[in-house]
Amino acid sequence: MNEILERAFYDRDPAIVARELLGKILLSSYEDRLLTARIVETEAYLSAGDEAAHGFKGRSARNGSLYLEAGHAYVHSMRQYCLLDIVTEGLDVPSAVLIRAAEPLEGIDVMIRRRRVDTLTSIASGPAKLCQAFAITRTLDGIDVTSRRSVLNVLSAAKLKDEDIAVSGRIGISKSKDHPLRFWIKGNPHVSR
DNA sequence: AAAACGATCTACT
DNA sequence: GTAGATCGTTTTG
Repeated sequence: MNEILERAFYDRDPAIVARELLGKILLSSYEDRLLTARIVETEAYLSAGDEAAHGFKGRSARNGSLYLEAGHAYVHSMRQYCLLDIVTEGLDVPSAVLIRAAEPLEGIDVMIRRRRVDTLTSIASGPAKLCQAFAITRTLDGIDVTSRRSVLNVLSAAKLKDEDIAVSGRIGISKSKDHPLRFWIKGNPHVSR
């Protein structure tokens, strides 16, 4: 039975949390409709030595949520879109896991309408697409994802086997910067872009 | 006040 | 595989 993941789950090294978030269920609601999707791609941003991490240059007016306790959402904008992170480790430690892609399960018609696309694989096959499908915007920045009262939660799910998960270290995805860690599920259609 | 910079996406070749 | 769109945020003058 699926339960909301508690703070202790996120209060660990982001690389571990990124690995263990794979297969977990993202849960939200939009206009009284239930939205769920299975997380299939994540990326860890470390608190130190990771120059691509938003906390690398210290606090700024917009990255404050990154310094909250583990289990809070850090929603920031990239180009004209929003991206969702879940904060890891303790208070004042700016590490997080970026939720990169998910496989839609429930409320697919709602997501398709929101995304204005017609194929299942294009609904949430990227961090900004996922946020658009789930109606995740900056207004959710800083909410506690471990609270039952929040509109956004992550549910536990059957544990994945190691052989079902592909791990890539130090892969350059933005041309200029190396990213310490990235995980995905083998053979998932959302991965190939 | 202006300019540069992306943890991106879409469309097209 | 890459060009271009497009905008919130940060950096610079």
